[in-house]
Amino acid sequence: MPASLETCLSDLECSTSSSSSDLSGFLTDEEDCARLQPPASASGPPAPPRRGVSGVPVAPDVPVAQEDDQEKRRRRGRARVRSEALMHSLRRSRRVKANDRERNRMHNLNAALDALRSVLPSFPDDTKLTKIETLRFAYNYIWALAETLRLADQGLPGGSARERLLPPQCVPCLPGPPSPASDAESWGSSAAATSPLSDPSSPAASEDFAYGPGDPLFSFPGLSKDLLHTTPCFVPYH
DNA sequence: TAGGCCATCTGGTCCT
DNA sequence: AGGACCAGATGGCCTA
Repeated sequence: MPASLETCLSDLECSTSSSSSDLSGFLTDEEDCARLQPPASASGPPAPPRRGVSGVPVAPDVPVAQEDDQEKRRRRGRARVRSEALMHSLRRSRRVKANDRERNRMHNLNAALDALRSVLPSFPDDTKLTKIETLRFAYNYIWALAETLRLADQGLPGGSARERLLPPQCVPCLPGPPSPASDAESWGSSAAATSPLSDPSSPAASEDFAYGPGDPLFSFPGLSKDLLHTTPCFVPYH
């Protein structure tokens, strides 16, 4: 049990007769009594009013010590009801706060996904990519951009295009080699020599990234024509 | 109507 | 102790 809760509960135990403002919304003493009092049929008629120290004897059927025990039990029962209500309320308020944080966290995640979508090539049909499509597309897009740089390096003398275009710290961030191809042969043989499907470093070589020609995610505006013609890396994955 | 996608809630676990 | 993160459950909405 959390310490703060224990503190609250111990406070409760020490003030069984008060209706603290901290407990507003919980059971009042009257409500506790109404809930905890046994039904009249079970306990019989209420005990007759007892006399004080005036010398008149109290009711002989209920000894004073026994009545004190009953009162103590009632007080303990009321305290337990209040403490359970308080525990439930504290748990509830913490859960509500946790739900709020979780909702906010997911909103932030969705905002990041939207930002990612905004920098990916868009398509005429303007269909919004799903989350998984966005991630897969981004992965493949990065790979394709890296391939463009690699091809540019091959055609440009006097230094690496990648080094000219990318800050050094970005180069190690490029996608690493995904898992080996499982169905690369199914994409024909004409482009196989230069296709990412035959390139073990291509995302398309992974069955998790099975995009390809004919799918809107297949082509990238702005990428080299040569690469686009040889990059069947965006096959519909479903 | 079934299936996919999504938002939200929830409890558990890890981290600071 | 409290927050972040994660995964499972659930229900709503949309589409083929």
